[in-house]
Amino acid sequence: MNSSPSINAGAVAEHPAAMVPTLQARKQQLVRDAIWDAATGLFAEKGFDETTVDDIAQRAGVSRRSFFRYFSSKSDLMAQGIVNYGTDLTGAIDAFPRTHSLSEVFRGTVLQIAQQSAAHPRTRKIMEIAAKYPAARAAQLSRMAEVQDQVAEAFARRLRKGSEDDLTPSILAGLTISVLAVTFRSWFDQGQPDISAIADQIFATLGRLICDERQPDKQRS
Amino acid sequence: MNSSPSINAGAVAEHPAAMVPTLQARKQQLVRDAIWDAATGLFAEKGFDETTVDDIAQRAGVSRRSFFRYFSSKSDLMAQGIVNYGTDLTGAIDAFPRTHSLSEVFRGTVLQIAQQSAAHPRTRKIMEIAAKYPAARAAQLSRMAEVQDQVAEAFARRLRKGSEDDLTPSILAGLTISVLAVTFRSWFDQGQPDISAIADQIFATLGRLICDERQPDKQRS
DNA sequence: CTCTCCATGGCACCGAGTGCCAACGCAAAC
DNA sequence: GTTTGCGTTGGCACTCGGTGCCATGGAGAG
Repeated sequence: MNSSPSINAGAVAEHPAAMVPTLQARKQQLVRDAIWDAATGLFAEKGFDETTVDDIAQRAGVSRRSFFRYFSSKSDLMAQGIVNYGTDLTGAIDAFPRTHSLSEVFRGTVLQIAQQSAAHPRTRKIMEIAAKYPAARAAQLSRMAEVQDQVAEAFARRLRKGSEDDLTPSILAGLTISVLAVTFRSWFDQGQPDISAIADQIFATLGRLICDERQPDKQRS
Repeated sequence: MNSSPSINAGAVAEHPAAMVPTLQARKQQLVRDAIWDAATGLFAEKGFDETTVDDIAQRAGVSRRSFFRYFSSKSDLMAQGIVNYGTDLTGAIDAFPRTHSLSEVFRGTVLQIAQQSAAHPRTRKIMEIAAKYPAARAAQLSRMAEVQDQVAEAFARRLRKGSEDDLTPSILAGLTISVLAVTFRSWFDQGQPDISAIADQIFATLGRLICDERQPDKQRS
């Protein structure tokens, strides 16, 4: 779900010399991970609503006050994966060579992010919790708007046309998020390890649904 | 955004004889509307986070405790439109004659719900608040999962095949939600009154994006 | 050794949300 | 008219989420 093995904090590089994330930053990351592990563990054991912030802080070995220094809320913990996944998405879109068409970027990005996220153990842990507890699911969803907007902007960056109110980027963003969501869900529900195969199948279904109506010779489905 | 001119409460019909919603039920509906108006008014004036439940209750003329009897939370107020909009969607899908293909149902449903929602003044009011305050937007989003699941089930009902793990309904549900979201956003941002035209334009763009890659003779975009 | 910076912890405070109980209104039954 | 019963309401107390403020403590620079 996130590009780095640990949860990304805010800014990392302060001194341009020290690209190795400052001892200080790594200590913070350690605490951050400890809180994350404690929280997800408790969520899985006791449930999302039943787990209080005090529980998490106690298991992580920090004070309640410090918890809020690392995560702005309990929901933020669950949503963190989502926002990282947003930066991954925009990164992947931006990284595509300009020779590719928008549709190709769309397909390629979905494939890449799906594989990348499926490789992270945290992804499965988050999905387990989200599947069990609606409140946790809601916490993630509530941040999806930002991600979708970011993705739309990334697509818009490839569309240097002067057309201001072109809806193409927004549509592509919605498509990207939706297809990825279905992909993850299917990958999680049935234990199939090959997430690319699932994504391909979804692309095929999508094409069948949208395009079969457009051939004037073949009227009905 | 909702099929009835007033916000739907839970169950309405108790006695099969009295289809006119029981004097009691209508009184409840009155209070419910009063709270809703007070809340949205305050949200627009003071902001979503800045408005406390006490403020809403006081303006609506009920006690703080009663507020929570009608709406389970402040977020629930904003999300209420979304869930009604979910029942409208499933209703529209189910009402389609079985002679139509899934794609036709998809397009028809989006068109119908878009027009229907655009006709309601509440829709615009909700969108104004959601556009201004991210927290309100998040409150709506957090319930979108339920709606999407309901829509997926409605599509699945038309697919009486024994194929259990067919992803078609989920994909269609995601498509429906995404396209509607873009439609509403565009309709709201630019003041264009004809929402059907916007939806048609989006369908066209969608077809262009997905289908143009499938012709093997026309390689590049 | 001292001064400073920063992370941490503790405390007080406010708002959200819930359980519980008493009071009120209302309609049917006596 | 009075009584009985039911549903709605309001007030109270409590827990938990989240924030601002300040004191402490440790590590590094002078």
